[in-house]
Amino acid sequence: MPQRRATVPREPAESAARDLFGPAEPAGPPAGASAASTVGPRATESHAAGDRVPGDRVAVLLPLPLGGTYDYAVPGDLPLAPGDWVRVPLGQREANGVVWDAVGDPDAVPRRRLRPVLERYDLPPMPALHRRFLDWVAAYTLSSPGAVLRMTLGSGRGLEPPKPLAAVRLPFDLEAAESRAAATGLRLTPARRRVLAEAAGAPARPAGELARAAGVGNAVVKGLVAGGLLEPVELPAGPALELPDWKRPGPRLTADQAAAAEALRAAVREAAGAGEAGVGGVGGAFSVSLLDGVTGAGKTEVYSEAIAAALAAGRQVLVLLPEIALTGQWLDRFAARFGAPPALWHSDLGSKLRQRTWRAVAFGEARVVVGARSALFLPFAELGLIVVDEEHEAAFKQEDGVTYHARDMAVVRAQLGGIPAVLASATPSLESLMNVRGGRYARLALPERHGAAGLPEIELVDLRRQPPPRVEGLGQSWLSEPLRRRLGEAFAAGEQAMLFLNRRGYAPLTLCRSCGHRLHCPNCTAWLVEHRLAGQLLCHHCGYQARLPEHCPSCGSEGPMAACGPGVERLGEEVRALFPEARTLLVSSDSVTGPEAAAELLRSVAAGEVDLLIGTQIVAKGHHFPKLTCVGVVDADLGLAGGDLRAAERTYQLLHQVAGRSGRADHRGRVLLQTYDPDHPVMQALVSGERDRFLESEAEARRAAGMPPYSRLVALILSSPDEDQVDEICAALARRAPRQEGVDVLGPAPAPLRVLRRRHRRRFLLRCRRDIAPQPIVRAWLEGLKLPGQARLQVDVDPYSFL
DNA sequence: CAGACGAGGAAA
DNA sequence: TTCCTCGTCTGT
Repeated sequence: MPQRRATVPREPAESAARDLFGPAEPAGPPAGASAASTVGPRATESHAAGDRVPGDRVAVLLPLPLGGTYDYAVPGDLPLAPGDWVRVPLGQREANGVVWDAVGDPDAVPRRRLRPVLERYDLPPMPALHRRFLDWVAAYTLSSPGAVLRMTLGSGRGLEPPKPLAAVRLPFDLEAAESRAAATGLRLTPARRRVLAEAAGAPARPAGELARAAGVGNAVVKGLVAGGLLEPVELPAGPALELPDWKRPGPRLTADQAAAAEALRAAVREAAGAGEAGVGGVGGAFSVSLLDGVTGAGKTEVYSEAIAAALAAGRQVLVLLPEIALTGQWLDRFAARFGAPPALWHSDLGSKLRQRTWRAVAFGEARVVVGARSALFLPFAELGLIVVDEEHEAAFKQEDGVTYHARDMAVVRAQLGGIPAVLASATPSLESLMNVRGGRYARLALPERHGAAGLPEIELVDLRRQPPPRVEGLGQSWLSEPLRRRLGEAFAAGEQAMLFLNRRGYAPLTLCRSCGHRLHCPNCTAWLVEHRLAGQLLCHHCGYQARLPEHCPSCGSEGPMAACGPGVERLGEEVRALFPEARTLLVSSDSVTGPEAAAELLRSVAAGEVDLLIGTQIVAKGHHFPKLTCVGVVDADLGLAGGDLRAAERTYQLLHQVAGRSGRADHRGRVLLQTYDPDHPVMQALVSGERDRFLESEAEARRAAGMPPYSRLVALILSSPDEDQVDEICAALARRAPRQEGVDVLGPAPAPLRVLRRRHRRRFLLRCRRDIAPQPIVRAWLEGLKLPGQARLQVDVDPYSFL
């Protein structure tokens, strides 16, 4: 393999400059992709002699923010090739890493200073494709390759094989056991006999389990092992993976679904047929399809056919979902379709399962992986398809550490691998629709809502004309007359209803009635949110907790503090006053803490034990409530405030999704949106259902403002506990800010969250024309920057959050 | 003056 | 990221 300086990945610049659009189609094969011959064969890469690293040193990428690879000496008896997982000494400790493609400058680190590689792990090497992907992501996101490698390594525990499970078995039948006991003089007490009876003819199992089954203490089993009757054996850790069965017949599809499914199957077959020619995306087998269909149109059924096709072609499949904790229903449907659950990957996976799953992916044993954004960096051996469901979701954007957008990086991964990507959504992002319009993505439309009673009917309540009337015994109230009437009707008809308010807790702001002092977080520029059920004040940004004070901390005046504004808890109070007989259930991330809680919630709602759900956006995502017919959005304007460039788009997506919760069975759903701005394009689009016209006007507004996807943005966030220090750094950066045609720099400006976790924050925003790659410009700007003391710089390419 | 603690730098 | 060093602080 020719030497390439892979530690210094080529800028995505060159490729990005070739295309007109942002990261949503960032590709254009990076780093010499056209020279497919320099890249090893796909998936089943093995160590032919020609792959050996020549010479006696290798470059090893370590999962640390180091900027490049480190060279190590190769022990004579340890053949190493790029992609090998290795253990190396590092300072006073050891670290895991991957042999990278090129050796650095031999003069930089003289041979005698090199330390030897300690060990090569017995694992399939990281495919060349994956190495290129990591380099590409590092270059694009302006982070170090090592930091990106860390996302692939996870904890690094996956490199070691899992410890086998200690178990015991009875290697004789009962009769032989008796005679052996007699021969060795082992006394068979009743307890020992129970254990033998339990173990006879049964497969090996852990000693503790056997003791429990026999109803005896662990010591009894131990005694039988010591006496030589029970034999200790090792079991593989954990059960074998179940394989999804793609041969099972799929559900019957409508004509629209069948057509879309066939298009996806064809894309998968083309990629699989392209084989190694597909590496680098030059085989023409790379494609992106936007599966665009309303809630309930059966997108999952359609892309499941693509999954089946990829499995049939012997390839692995990755499905990215925005919030893995809430996908119980998705998993059930997958298991129903393929007869086995997929492998799961998300941040709260236990360490043991994490290790097993990581290895199963690397060895190619896991055929379908469903995961949150981090699953994209798993070392797939032979990936053949990537599905990004709910592609518009902001949860795909990673905001700390390496900041990346999983949907965009999934498209890059697909292009590098020459495989299809499927993006699915009922409310596609503007970026994806623009890529459809530009001919870069194929759009597969699923217009009909099958097996249901049509789209919900959406109406507006103008809160200026119909402000919520006072409720006896309460301060403010939040439910307007029409919404109250609608709820009453739903309850009278025995139907379920839902109130949506995207605000946790009781009240977002608490202030003193006499001096006006506002309770704010000591660490952040943010109000403390009262959580009355938990009896606490919480900062939603840093997690600060305090008890609700009995006196004003500022003026000391007694008497209760005044709650301002509604949260879901307060809404519950109003509903109980208005409809004391209705059974209400509060649903927020405070009450739904994991998959079990989500499953219980679904069960109780499906069983009809609840009349009214009051929820934050957690109820908007992924749950289907078949008996729900009435939805009230308490504050439809909530998401529109603030300077977020995607505020309107996101509000549309969220409210559309909330509305889609209603009327899924035999009733047409009815939705009321309370708003102070009924003429806002978002509200009008929701009522009329003219999504595409709304997006058209949104695109026009972005174009007029010179904002993405008509330009590219990079945010720099500087922070320090010392406000003067951060201002000095910003002044220095502002002095040397890039000045060139097509590029402008906004800032420095205090971030909207001016102080977060006791750190003062300033933002720069670099904006450039969409045909200019911002990475080299930012790199040159920050060249040689030394951050003193506690100061930190966060670089966010394609920012989604503007806080 | 020993031990504790935090900041800063190096790691091949 | 982790670990080491070095400087400053603190308690005896």
